[in-house]
Amino acid sequence: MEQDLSYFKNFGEQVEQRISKLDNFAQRNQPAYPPRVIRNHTAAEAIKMFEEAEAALPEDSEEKPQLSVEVAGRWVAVRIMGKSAFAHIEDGSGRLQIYLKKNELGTELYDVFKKDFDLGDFVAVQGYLFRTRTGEVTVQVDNYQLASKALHPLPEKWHGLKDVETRYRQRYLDLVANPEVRDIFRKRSRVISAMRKYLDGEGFLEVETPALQPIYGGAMARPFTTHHNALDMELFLRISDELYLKRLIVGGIDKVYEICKDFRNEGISTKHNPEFTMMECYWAYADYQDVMVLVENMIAFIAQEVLGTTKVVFNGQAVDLTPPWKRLNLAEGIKEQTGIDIFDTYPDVKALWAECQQRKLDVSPQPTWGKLVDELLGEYLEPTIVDPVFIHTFPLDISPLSKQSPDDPRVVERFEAFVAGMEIGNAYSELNDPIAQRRRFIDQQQTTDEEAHVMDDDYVIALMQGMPPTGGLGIGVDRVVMLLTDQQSIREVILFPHMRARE
RNA sequence: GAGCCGUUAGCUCAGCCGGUAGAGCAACUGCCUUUUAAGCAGUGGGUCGUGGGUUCGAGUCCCACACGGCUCACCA
Repeated sequence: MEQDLSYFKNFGEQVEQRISKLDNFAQRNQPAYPPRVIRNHTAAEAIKMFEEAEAALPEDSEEKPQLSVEVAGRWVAVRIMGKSAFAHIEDGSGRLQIYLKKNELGTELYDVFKKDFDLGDFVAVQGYLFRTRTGEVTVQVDNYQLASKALHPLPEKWHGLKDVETRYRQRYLDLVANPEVRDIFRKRSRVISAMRKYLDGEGFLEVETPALQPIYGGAMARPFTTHHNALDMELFLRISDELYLKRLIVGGIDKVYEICKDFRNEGISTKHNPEFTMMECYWAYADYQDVMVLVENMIAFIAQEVLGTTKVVFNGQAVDLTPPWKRLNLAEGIKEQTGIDIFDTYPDVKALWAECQQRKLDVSPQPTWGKLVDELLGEYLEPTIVDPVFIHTFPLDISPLSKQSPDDPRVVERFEAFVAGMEIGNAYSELNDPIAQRRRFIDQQQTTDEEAHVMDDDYVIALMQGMPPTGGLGIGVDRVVMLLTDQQSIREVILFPHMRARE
């Protein structure tokens, strides 16, 4: 079976050496990539089994447990001392030391291990368990097989893999080399499990709604555009699932949620990936105040499930997630931080801008009063927040899907949840008046804003069918994971963050 | 999209005022039967991100480009 290996030989000296070892296996009639190997124990199971057997022996016993195991894993470290060698293999459960002795294995098996096996290879070993002089539970190997050959060497054992670009582009290397990275993604998985557990426990029904949408909506963002060939129609990747979930509220699913990817065609930063994970839930007969309680309880529950505490550290700062969280009126917060009473200028963006200029505030110009208020929030309120705060009562013009406040037409019943300088959630009492909703869509069209909501007639028609008073919520799942794993970059909590193509 | 910083062996990093490229780990060859960043002796391995330019001579200086990181802008 002559094969052209020139492609692989361009990867350098060490790859070439490993490829040449494939011949040695072939000549011994041993597959380098066997379809299966014997494996009856994980590394962790083997260790646990031995420890339990030890504990079962009488206190003063000289006996040692006699247990044989069949384990397999990636060979990650070795210490060869002439006629014997210690090595570590690693599987999904952890590391296990193995011990190979020439006089136990026989010359041939022992020499083959030294000669044709490399760090990074997967091996299956059979043997019996013992405890070394230093106390480590170890497999004394009496037989072994290659489970899968690695042609590329592992990253450095002590410093791990540091190069950020390689870590993201070849995440498998990052996971192999850096145990703390594996831990982040285990936690991520548990955060999402805990979130489901909480919502399911509260009686929410998990659903799936379209990612390909003929009309995008539910958020202020630019969409990705795509095309369906058979239907010859333009489609958008969802920027939010909000308008679909609320149709389900209309349909009588009173408590509903979805955890899914949203796609926003905007800049990439340490807090933004073009596709990100969002949890949205809608709760009939609840309002934004009820949703605040849900958020603080849910986040505290998740922290407790994943970390065993509601007190975390983020970026060197202690953050206490224990409910209840602080409630802060947006206008009052801005007044505290900047001295500006935003309602003095309502709804005149020019007057508010002049006010900002006069106070020499570091804000950029915005098309509307509401957007400028939001800018003030982002610049002067958000950075001051460490412990969680619900900032509530938002300008109406930047909240086209939220219900107007009954005692102030300028604002809506909406809040955003901030923790450690990050926005992690956005929620409101849902606008369920179809006439008002249509008006708000039309108002959005009047703005020149590229991110303005587009008219969604089907959604308005759904509201005409009647939607109960409803509280809705969106939680940035990646942000929650960042918070609970103390990661300052969203790329550290996304397995394959978006990267520019090379060459 | 803008500013700043980075890109040297498989990995982690040195490389001064411009003078033929270095270390540790990994690899290879020996020695070594309880080690765990094992140890000892020796050897090989480089398009210095890419392309131009300056210069007798460029990893080093200049310009452009690529990719990445951070900050900013937009957003969750």
